[in-house]
Amino acid sequence: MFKIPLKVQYAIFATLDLALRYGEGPIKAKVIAHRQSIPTRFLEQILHALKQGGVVESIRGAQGGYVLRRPPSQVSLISIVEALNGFAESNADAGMNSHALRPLRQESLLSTTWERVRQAEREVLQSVTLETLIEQHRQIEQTRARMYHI
Amino acid sequence: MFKIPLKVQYAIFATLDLALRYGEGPIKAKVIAHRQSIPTRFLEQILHALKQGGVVESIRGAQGGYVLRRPPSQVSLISIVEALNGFAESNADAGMNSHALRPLRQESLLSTTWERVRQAEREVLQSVTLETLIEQHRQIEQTRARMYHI
DNA sequence: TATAATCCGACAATTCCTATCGGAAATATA
DNA sequence: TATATTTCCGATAGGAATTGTCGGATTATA
Repeated sequence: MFKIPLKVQYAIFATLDLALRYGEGPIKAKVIAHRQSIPTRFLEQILHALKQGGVVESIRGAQGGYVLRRPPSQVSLISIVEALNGFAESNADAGMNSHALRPLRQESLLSTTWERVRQAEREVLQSVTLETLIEQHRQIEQTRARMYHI
Repeated sequence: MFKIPLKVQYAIFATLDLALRYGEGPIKAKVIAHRQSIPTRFLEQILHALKQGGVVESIRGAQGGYVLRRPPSQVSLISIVEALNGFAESNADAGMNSHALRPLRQESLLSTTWERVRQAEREVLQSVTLETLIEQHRQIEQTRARMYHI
């Protein structure tokens, strides 16, 4: 509906890459970037944000890399999205012409509606974890495999 | 959550302006623009889109203007938002690097999740009509009035 | 020490949103 | 019919946000 930034998709695929190898030690940004076809330097930034948001942990230096902070079943998409938004994103009515308005009291009129929309989005994203996606991925692979068999 | 374009807010305030005068004949774009503090030329475009989407009707020529196509109680925000998106907006995985992917089958993996998010948004927007907003507006005004009284 | 990796700020490139413009087409009114 | 009014339509400019790149600093391994 309202456009999902590419950055978010990158972040999900990156964490998903980590999830698939959870428990096998740190994975380098460059490796993830290649595997998921994400520009390396861009991905570094994204992983950095994910770290600030507490989604991943980073190990610096040689043999370093990134690791999920919690098991895939505990990582919901909402935590990833919020990490990227830097927790600082009050869409509210930002951008409305400021000079006080005779019009329709624009400030608060739509705010509760937008809040409801955001809440609805949040609920969906909360219900989907990396584990959920891995499971979906497996099923898609299976279906594909079956199709080649026929 | 995912950012609401200014265009959408303009569209809502414009139709709300029409709703408040429903049944009183056509209203000119310029008038709405002034009342709602929206750039006139920009609003023209928006109203045009709303027409294509079947939300408003236009009367051309002198004494012309715009009219809601249906009573305010029958106009939900979803119809406004969809009119602006031109019905052509399959966010899906557009933008993902095309060259076939070893990665995580990016096409379909997230599509069902995004679809659920969109559906959740849709349900909220479907439940809010222009009449709903007018009612909210009245209540806000009353509260404000009461505050000045004290 | 040499190498490998993340970290961090700056900034370039690109795309999307916002806004403006000129004029064509349609309609009402006189 | 003439004139004023208003929507219609395409082009495009301006600006902001997103996407992507770069250089070097920092931290760790070997």
